[in-house]
Amino acid sequence: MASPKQLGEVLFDKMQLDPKAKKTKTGQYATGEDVLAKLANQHKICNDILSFRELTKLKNTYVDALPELINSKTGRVHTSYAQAVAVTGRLSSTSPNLQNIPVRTERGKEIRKAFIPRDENHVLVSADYSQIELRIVAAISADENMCAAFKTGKDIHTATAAKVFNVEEADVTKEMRYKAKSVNFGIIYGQGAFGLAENLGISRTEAKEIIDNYKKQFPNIQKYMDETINFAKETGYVETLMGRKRWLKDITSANFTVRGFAERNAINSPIQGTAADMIKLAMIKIHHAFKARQFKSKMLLQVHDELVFDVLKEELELVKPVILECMQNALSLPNDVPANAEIGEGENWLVAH
DNA sequence: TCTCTCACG
DNA sequence: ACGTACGTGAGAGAC
Repeated sequence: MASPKQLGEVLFDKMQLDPKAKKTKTGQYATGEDVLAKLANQHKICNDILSFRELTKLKNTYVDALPELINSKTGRVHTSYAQAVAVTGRLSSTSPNLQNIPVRTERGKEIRKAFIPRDENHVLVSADYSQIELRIVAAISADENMCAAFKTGKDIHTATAAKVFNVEEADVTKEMRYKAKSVNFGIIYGQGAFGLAENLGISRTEAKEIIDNYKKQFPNIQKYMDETINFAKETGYVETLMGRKRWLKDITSANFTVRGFAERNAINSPIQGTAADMIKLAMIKIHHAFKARQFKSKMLLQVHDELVFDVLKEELELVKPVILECMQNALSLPNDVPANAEIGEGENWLVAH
């Protein structure tokens, strides 16, 4: 009923929906969301399968599993954080993983609503860094155009679109912004024209044009990427702004694919890792600040660029600026790029976020 | 126990 | 011609 192997055989052997169907490295047909979405116009069963996958995922992973993990003493779920699992320095969360609670789809949002404050005297508060990884890219690459966008408080994807498509910011269309957003994210991961084309459903030629233009408009970002890869090849590691290293043994591999992975790791790790360093520093600051002010409110969760709190209602207006101050000043970035955080509150996690 | 898929940042 | 965007954890199915 949920077998990717059987599904692949039915879709591609029996029904012949795609003679060039891609296979996984073990020779099975790939039937992931991206594959099924492309096939949706050929046969309507694809959308039914996607719906089925969404529903069973939510039921199996969250609706059925989370209640089983309620602690009988506290009546709540308690995650475990690992500090030395993720290679970039991020935390990871298990039993249950509370860093992947749904938020995107309508049914997923219903699950997030189940996370509520301890009682009627408390509210949930969520504070998250805005575009922290792109700010870090701007700061450590010292790219003038990107630093300027953040310093003047611009919408970064709109600003990027204006540069890449050579129009006034006021004339940036939704589609242009959408594409620019995809390019910005791709940059963080070391994406190429192929990946961008695949992601946006555009031709590789168009994708290459966009990327070339991006590099022209934000020249220091390209320079940062080249220099970081060279540094890794010379030293065997890359490091965050705070100096935490990630060793990359494959960076000099003769194998194109293996080396390519290591090169993308070299680009991404200092960015993701610096963001991880920053929020950890913020958490320590917040811990001390809450203690010094004798707040009764509690810090509950960290989700990479977000912190969630159980806040006593009468402390709310005192607590919020403390959280924001700690987050925004946790680690000062080079080139005067500000770290910005946003905060919200409500009767559940969905509303607060 | 491994593979595939999919939830999140 | 090749492979092609980073980091996680968890559940189901296959073996």
